[in-house]
Amino acid sequence: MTTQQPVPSGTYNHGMDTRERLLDATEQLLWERGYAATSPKDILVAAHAGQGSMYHHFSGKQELAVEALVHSTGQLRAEAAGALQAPGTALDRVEQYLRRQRDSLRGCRVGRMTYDPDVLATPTLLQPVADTLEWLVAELERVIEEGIAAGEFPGTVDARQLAFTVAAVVQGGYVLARAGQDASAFDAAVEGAIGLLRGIAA
Amino acid sequence: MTTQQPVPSGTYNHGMDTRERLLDATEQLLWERGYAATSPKDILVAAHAGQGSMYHHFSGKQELAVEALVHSTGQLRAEAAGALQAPGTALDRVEQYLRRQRDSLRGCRVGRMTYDPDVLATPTLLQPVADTLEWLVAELERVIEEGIAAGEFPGTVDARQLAFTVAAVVQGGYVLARAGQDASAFDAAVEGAIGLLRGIAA
DNA sequence: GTCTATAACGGGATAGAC
DNA sequence: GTCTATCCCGTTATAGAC
Repeated sequence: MTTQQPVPSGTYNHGMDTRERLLDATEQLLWERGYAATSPKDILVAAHAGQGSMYHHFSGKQELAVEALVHSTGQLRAEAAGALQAPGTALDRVEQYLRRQRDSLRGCRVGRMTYDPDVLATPTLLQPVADTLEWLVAELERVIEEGIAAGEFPGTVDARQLAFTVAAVVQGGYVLARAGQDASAFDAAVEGAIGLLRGIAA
Repeated sequence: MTTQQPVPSGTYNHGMDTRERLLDATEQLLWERGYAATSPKDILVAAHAGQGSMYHHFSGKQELAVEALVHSTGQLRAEAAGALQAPGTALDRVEQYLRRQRDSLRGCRVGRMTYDPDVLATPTLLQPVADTLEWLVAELERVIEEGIAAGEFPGTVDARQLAFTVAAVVQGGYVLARAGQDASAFDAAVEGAIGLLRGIAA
């Protein structure tokens, strides 16, 4: 039995193997700094790994980022689904989605990628972002349509438009919160939207 | 009289002097690619200028970017003010603001900066962004309050919250449009918001 | 699998000639 | 004012040892 080295205290050392630590570190850094501004070296430091490990497990920064981003989008979908597919009225579920606990100042790990020039120029990176936000809008639309069918919302409501609006309030709330470095901007945007939704509800 | 060289056909050559061309090129590049992803060389090529010119007129990339960004935010304020301070009902003015012609896929030249890590880390760059979006929300709030006073909107409306919501719909609309590379996502978000506003209006 | 050494390249700025 | 040469550094990847 080899002597077990004490694991250097770091952020990404919870019993993961090297490959997992690399992915986890990349996921965090993509969220914090985006793709273009994250260097392989940043990842290696955060993951307590060496260059050799990274280029052994992945072809390079891009492949690593794609895998991390796909995982990230999966997380976001699961969290959104938790609110939107819960029991309750349509209005309840939309409100629950809008009010989900969010670290507003961090911004959206998916939406932020749309302003990263390298992501826009790399189809394999843009694809999961596009797919996820498209999925989100479709889920919102489905819930809103259920609300219309149930008589919660007037039949004149355009479910698809409203779904885009709700998704946009969240994405824009993050932008406003980050601009002013004030999380309450996000909350205000969301509460204003909820007020509007309640205003048109039966 | 020296022989006039034919101006090489470029984007930024409309009779501007070198300093103006540098600023104009920077403004465009900040919009398209953000701050971190824009290199001095990119700017020099776009402005048809040499390095010497840039470091003569400006201390470096940062100072140049600050001045370009301040100009950019001034433009945005003027455009928004054009809609929000026009004659008409409060609802009209908010609708006009929301429907202003926008090149949705380009995104917001101000809002996008909030996801640029270098901008967040540089107070002189973040300041004009924060100021401008704060100003925008305040303007929207003022208009909405006028609408409440005029009886257009119910007195139960929270003007400040609703102002954040309207600003967020625009910022988020850009994100959704860019994600799907589809300008109609922006329009849908905006039209959904207008539907909600009309729904609560008297 | 992981390490270190190295390399090719570009970013950002400075120096000094013109 | 503008030009070119030069410099230092970080990014991204490869090579080959262990």
